[in-house]
Amino acid sequence: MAKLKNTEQKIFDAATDLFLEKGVDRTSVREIATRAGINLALMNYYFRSKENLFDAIFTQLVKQNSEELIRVLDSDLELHEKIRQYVHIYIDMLSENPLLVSFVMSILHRSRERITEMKAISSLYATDQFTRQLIDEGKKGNIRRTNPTHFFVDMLSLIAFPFAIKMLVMDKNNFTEKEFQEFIKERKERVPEMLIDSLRLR
Amino acid sequence: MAKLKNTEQKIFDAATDLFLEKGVDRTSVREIATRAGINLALMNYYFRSKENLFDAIFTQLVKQNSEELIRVLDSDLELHEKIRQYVHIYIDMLSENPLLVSFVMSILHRSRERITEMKAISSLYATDQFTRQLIDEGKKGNIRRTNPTHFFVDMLSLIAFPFAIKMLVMDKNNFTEKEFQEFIKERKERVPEMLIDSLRLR
DNA sequence: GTCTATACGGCGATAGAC
DNA sequence: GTCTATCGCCGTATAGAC
Repeated sequence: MAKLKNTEQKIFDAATDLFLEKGVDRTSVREIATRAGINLALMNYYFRSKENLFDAIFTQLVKQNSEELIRVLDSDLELHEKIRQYVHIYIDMLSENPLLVSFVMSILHRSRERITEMKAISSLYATDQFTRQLIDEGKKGNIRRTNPTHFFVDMLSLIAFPFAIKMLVMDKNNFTEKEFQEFIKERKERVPEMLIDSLRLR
Repeated sequence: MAKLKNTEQKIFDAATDLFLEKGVDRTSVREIATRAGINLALMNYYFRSKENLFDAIFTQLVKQNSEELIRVLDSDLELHEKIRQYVHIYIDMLSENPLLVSFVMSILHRSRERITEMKAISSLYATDQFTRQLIDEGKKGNIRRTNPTHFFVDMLSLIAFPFAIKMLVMDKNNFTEKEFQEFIKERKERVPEMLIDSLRLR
């Protein structure tokens, strides 16, 4: 049996849900307090402001979800296997939390104001080891020479964007939630194949 | 010499700029009025409410940008050439208005409430002719059989997502605005190549 | 730590004079 | 059509009792 949440945690969790669901701007502190089952004043007792609360939540959310991805990217797995694992893990992660993409992107849109968040997001993009690997394999002639920045952007796009347009895809194809999940599951094979294909020597 | 804008148009244009730049929620009607150089009350004289104004802007924005894309998709161009043209036109369009992706996606995120906008967005996704073409060419053995929904999602992802993470890409690669534009220009060749590759028979 | 009560400013929207 | 003035509401934040 889980330990009862303390007040701070209740606020944190309620706010996380609401921020993901409705976006930060459309979530009021009163709403957070109500959802957490506590009083409005406690919001400002634990976190000085809504901004502060948001900073804490965002940083934690990105950190929690990025660590495994970075570990794979920095590992010394063989290139094709690394791509497969990265895509699998990333898609699994987003499947569990499909709102994450829209959330991060909404923050990215106003990043000039948000130093804390920008730093957190940048950690998702630590690709030095992977970049070197792509260049090395290209030099060795094992793969087609490719621009690592383009390749990484291709990879992120194919992984993340479908979640951002989830509603559109579901609407157009009359997908149920379950069918959308099946669609996403198919991408776990399709996307690595496509990426590896683009590296193939001809 | 352009005709002087009337008040309605001034409001419309100012609001369009601000909505794209800051997002709807973070734009106040007072700000729109100031930017348009008119009084706050005129906002509600011409458009009954902020919601109304937004509906008008969004619909016009999507319509204006989608017509050419749909024409290409519905044309009887040969498949590979159609893909090339579609990607070119789409990327050119987004290059001219890089904020469009984030804007549309922020609306998509709360689409359950927004019937008007959802309909407009759906028009971007009218792919019947293209779907048939993909299936036909697959049957004829000219290309690999592919799932049209996946293919179209791949295409949209590779085209649009880089604009959504523009700040991240610029930050990580120390791109200037000009260098980012160069990066995007490279994708006009890279993306069609990748997509056509994925259709290649082996 | 948790509550009640409230100050304050900004918001969307409108009434009414011109 | 365009303005000034103002309404009622809501979100953020704090003061002070318990």
